[in-house]
Amino acid sequence: MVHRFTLTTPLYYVNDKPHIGSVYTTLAADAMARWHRLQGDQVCLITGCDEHGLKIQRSATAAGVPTKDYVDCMAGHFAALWQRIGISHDRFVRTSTPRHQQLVHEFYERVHGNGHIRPGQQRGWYCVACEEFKDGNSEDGGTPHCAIHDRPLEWRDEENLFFCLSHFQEPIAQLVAQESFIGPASRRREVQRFVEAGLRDFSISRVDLPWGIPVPRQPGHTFYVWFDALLGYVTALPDPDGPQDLATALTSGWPAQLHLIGKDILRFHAVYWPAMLMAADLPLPERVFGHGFLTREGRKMGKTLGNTLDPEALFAKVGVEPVRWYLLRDIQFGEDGDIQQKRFLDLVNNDLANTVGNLVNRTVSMSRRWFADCVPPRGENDDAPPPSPRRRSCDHDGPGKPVLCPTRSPGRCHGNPGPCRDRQRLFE
RNA sequence: CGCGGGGUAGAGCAGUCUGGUAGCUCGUCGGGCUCAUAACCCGAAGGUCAGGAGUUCAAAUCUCCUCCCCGCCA
Repeated sequence: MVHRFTLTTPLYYVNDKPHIGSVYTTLAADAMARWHRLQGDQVCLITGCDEHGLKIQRSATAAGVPTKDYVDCMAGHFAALWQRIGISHDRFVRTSTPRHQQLVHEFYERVHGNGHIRPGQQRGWYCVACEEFKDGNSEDGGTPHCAIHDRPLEWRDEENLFFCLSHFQEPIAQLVAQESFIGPASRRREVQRFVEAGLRDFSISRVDLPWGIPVPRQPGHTFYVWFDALLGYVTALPDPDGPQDLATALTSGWPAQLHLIGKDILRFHAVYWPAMLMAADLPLPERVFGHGFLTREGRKMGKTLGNTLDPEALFAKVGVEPVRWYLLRDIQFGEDGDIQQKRFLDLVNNDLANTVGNLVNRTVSMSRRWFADCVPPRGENDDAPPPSPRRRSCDHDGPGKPVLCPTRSPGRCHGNPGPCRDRQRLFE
């Protein structure tokens, strides 16, 4: 029986061009997708762009172009970059397309029909960058600032629609208690505690935000990020030339086996999203994995620090494969990881040039010199296990595993030079 | 305040659940070898396992306390 394996990257927010963090997630997802294809699984790797929201609308205005043109351009950057680095995605979904809107509406009607939508008043300080209301933040009378983005908040007082997350307190608590659902394990308890503290309904619409999907029967309302962007994972599945509805998605690879995301949006994927799916009577994804963040030479990357790593420039300078290797080999997948130039050089030289490259080189050279450019016939002792004098304690660094493979923890993957090292030893 | 994760060799980490010679990769140093790239192979140095107390024949591992880092709540 052929196993389906549907996995997703986040749908990247097209406020700006792709950054190294998006590249990291996507490279990892791609490696896993390729590994599962090698296992014979029927893989669907989904990536794409989240294209709505006030921040994008403002960025477009600032750039002096129509919003649609702006997101087309940005989405183009993402698509081009994925092509450049050989991402093997099966779907590239965009949330500003009619097909997506169609599915969002169907989903909303289901949830609404099941009684999990209510009106409510949303009043408070709003961070446009987070696209979130902040509470307990207006102490000294002045305009409060967002702690994350260090920018002034904006006062809002509006009627929104709310999703009744509180209806799902028990089932969600049970879900996140499952060991397999949230990875890495170190982040599971955090989510558990959050759920135990009590789930609160959250708003799913905004007013006065024309750049979004209109809410049925609610003139002036558009859907807020989660009831729009998360649905993209489902939108992506049906054949682009066929019918676009939930029933078709269910026969086309939903539910996903894995949502691969950054740790910052773990809660939305591990709590909000499954509750939304429950509300719509849809099956849940099997696993959500929140990987860590990348730093550079020990420091957070950011525009204010001026130490961002532009992927285009990086690839132009050192090539794609060294970056792929370094990120997947040296960063403990799940934990935060530091990108260091010296370390990068050492690893690429050691693993790719010296271990893998030189292995190929000397193999070819031996073949040429002693075996008339051929691979010699099998000898008597070829079934004997290769000598591996060094004991290995790392589970991801042993012989017999592919060079890029998932480790024992589902959803993880890791570069592994071990097999090539063993072959080198064998030649001695 | 509360909650979660972490502190093991110069660096990054595994080992902790199930106590029993402290391990992997990189870096450093020395030796060897050629089919091979300043390659490859072999070897060495380098760690009071954050600190303290306890349990035990035996603690990186179990219990309690303290200190320090990071994250969540924001």
